Amino acid sequence: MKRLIHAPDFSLDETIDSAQVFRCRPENGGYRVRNGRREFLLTQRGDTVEVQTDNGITQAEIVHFLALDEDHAALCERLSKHPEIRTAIETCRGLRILRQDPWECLVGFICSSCCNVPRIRKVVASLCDAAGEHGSPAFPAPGSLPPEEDLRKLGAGYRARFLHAVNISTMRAWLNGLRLQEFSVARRRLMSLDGVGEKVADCVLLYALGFREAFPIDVWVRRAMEAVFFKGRKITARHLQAFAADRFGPDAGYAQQFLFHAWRTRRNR
DNA sequence: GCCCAGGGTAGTA
DNA sequence: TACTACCATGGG
Repeated sequence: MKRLIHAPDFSLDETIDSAQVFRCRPENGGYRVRNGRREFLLTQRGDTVEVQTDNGITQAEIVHFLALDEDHAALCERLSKHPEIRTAIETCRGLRILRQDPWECLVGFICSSCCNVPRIRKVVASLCDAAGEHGSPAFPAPGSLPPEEDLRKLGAGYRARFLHAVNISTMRAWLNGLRLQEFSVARRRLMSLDGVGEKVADCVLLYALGFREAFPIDVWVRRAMEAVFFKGRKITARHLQAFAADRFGPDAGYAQQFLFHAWRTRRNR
């Protein structure tokens, strides 16, 4: 089924290239994106996004996934009041934070540790090929990831132990229930999982559970923050976290996403 | 061939 | 609380 959706202040390229979702590839001038049980073929022309997807999905669900219900212009206006990050906002305008499936997000970011983005995509893809029926768009459900030794052979390396741990212990209902908790409570509960520290927890909170105040700190965000706010001095993650919460509050997640994407793609100057 | 990558954990000071 | 070694491996 094909739909046309009005999407002002939206950039498909910036959104997909900013490494939130890992199952995506270019196709026909757009992208084929898989997340959770959904599959989309997305193409943008001006203010219009063409979406080809399965019959079951509603227009409202697509708008929700792409975060087109957010007031992006107002967000950029608020963030642009911080001159230190203005370049990042302007060069990546239209970058939206998708609302993705929590389980796939959790697994993807456990895979991400000490990997570059192309390798994360590869590991996630091979993991899906091994677990699911080949060609199925659905991400393997909790409990149906390959056994630990297979995960290791698929290229997961030392992350295989962590993947196995969440595979046998985590359930969808538990993850979804975290949406109703306070940010700090949900964060602590995610971090109680073996292999989930502050960074991975913050990614799941931000990209999948709706906590836009979450501020994941990876090597790029650390570099960006130290450069633009602290004259290149080394700052502890704890301090950066508090600083971001104080500066950006509920927009911290978006500030992070703009900084990450601008610096990783070397458009910070 | 080398440096680095969307980290987490356990141990130590 | 902060710093370190270790974990495995491939992309550029």
